[in-house]
Amino acid sequence: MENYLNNLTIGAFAQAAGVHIETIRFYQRKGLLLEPIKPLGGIRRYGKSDVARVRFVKMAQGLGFSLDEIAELLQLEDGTHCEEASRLAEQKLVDVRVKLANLQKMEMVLSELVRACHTKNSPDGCPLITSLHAENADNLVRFEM
Amino acid sequence: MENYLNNLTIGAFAQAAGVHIETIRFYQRKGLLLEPIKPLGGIRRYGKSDVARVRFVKMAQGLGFSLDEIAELLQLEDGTHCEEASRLAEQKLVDVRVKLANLQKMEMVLSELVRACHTKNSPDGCPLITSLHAENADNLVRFEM
DNA sequence: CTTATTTCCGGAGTCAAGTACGGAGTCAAG
DNA sequence: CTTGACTCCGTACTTGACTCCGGAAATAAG
Repeated sequence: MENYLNNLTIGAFAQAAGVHIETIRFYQRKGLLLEPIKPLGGIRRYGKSDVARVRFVKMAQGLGFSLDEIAELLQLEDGTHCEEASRLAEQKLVDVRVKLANLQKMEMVLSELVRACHTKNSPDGCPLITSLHAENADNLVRFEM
Repeated sequence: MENYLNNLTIGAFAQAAGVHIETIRFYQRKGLLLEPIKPLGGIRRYGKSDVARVRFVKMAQGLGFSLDEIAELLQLEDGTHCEEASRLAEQKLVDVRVKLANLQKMEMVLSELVRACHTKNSPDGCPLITSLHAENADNLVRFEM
């Protein structure tokens, strides 16, 4: 049951993580991913923790975090200086909660829109969705950062 | 009680929306914002619905939507073709829910991290947070789009 | 009316996040 | 031991989302 996911070449790694090879290299240059020691004039191998790390990066990115911010998040996991990690985590938590609130409002507006459209019982055609635009956008938590 | 927010020059508008003037122009070129008719060789005026629209764009952007995707979201509010709007909304709703799930996991991991760090009762220094990295990232809903 | 701000407009420049390219080295199959 | 596929590495190009620039026109302030 030797997991082949723990002996990947960069090509297989990129494929497993769902990104382009060059993205891997790029992340290495940026320090988001450290390159494994190379067996003297040979080829580097990657494991599933690397795959998880890249997936995490892409996921966080989809939530609106920049690579620099994600680098900060990833620093939390090195375990050293608990003090600073805690501060950083708390700060990121604030960001995350703002995003959560915004997404929840967005979810509500969208699902209401879908519901209204499906139960089309309004007299004059489509129940207007200006909600998404002016009034509701006003209510949305102000965009930060 | 004539609201001055309904007769803004582009400069005041940009300020009210919290963006650079050039961003306004840029959004107009991209069709995210339509430019009001100009009083023949004069100056355009903007209202608070424009401000709300720009705020919405920035907010959605902070949640990881691209300008093109946001353009689609904004099309929902024109009220015409309820049919298509509904489909689009449903599709966006899926995106939003995936993001929500991811954010919630992130929130949990971060707040747990903060909690653990504060009640530092673990024997050997900081309670390791590899959770954020390998294992937990594995559990995270796969990043989409 | 003159001067100082703004607007308007088109085009060029910037920055983040990749993506492509080209030549040299490595490895696995035939 | 050669062929084909892949890796390595550095540099250059691309795309999305702005941001800056410069000159002409309009409005506001003195």
